[in-house]
Amino acid sequence: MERMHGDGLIHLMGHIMKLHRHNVHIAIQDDVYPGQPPLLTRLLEHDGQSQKELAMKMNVKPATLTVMINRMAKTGLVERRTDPLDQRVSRVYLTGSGRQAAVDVKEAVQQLEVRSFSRFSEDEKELFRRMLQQIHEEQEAFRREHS
Amino acid sequence: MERMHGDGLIHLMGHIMKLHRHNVHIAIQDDVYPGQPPLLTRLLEHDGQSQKELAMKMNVKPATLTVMINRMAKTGLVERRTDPLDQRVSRVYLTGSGRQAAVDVKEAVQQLEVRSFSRFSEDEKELFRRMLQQIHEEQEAFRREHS
DNA sequence: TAGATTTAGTTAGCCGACTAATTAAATAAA
DNA sequence: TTTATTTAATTAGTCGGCTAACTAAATCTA
Repeated sequence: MERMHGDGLIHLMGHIMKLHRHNVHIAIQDDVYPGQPPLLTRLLEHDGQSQKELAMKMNVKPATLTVMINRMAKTGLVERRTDPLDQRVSRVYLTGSGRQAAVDVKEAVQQLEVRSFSRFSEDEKELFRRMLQQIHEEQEAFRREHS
Repeated sequence: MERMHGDGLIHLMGHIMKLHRHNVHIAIQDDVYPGQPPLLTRLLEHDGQSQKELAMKMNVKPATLTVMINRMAKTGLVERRTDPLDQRVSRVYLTGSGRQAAVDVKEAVQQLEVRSFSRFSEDEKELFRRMLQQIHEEQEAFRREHS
């Protein structure tokens, strides 16, 4: 008995993230799938990045991006162009409809973020951020030790 | 320019969760895959739940559990037994090795949690929890409105 | 310059998650 | 009791993520 769920803060975070992914998904177009918003927003900020650059920024393996970009190219959201100076790298660009989708995604994500913290003061948000960063540091340290 | 990453608190949370999943994975046995810890810990607390019960508690669709339990039954972590009073429901039980794996998982998760909040006071943890709950409420409200 | 090594991306195969459609058992209704 | 409806689980098919093995281009080096 004691206290049934005294812990589980990380578990709660996971629960929130799942809800958030779901909410973003239902807020945007039907031809944009749940894993694609991160790629779209990054391309909106900087078009024409290589798959490796994108994979690093998105914390995803290059193989994952290969497949995702294949699909998004097929549905016409992005297109690949081989770098003329280095034939190994292929750079990814938004199409017209891809750019529109990216703008929509960015707005939806931002609205959700604003709403999620609507009852936070600026100081509270800053405190929350520092807390997250502490957690992040500990998790990073653990990873470094066990690898 | 302005402020490049003034927001992104939710994004940071997602990053932490990904790291956490990875850390749990590398901390436990090799025959336990990343999605299985939640199931194992729930079974450790209460053996013999139906797949529907488990799916609800884990926030996962029943179809997802069907497949996961198939695999875990094959690797000998759990076993299915049909409920004698209602032949539709199949109840899930830990095997001996499954119980051991569940204990290991539980300890690893708890250690990681303790470490993640090692620099938090009790009050800070409580504050953090309330902040998460606020975020959760807003996300839940959004979901209810858009469905 | 020829050959070895590194690097970017792809392919294959697996696990986790979802939806939609299906099966089988239990329950409600006619 | 027979039929209709609900309910638990499964199946099929898709997307997102991973690792391992592979290809092709660029670079290093002997």
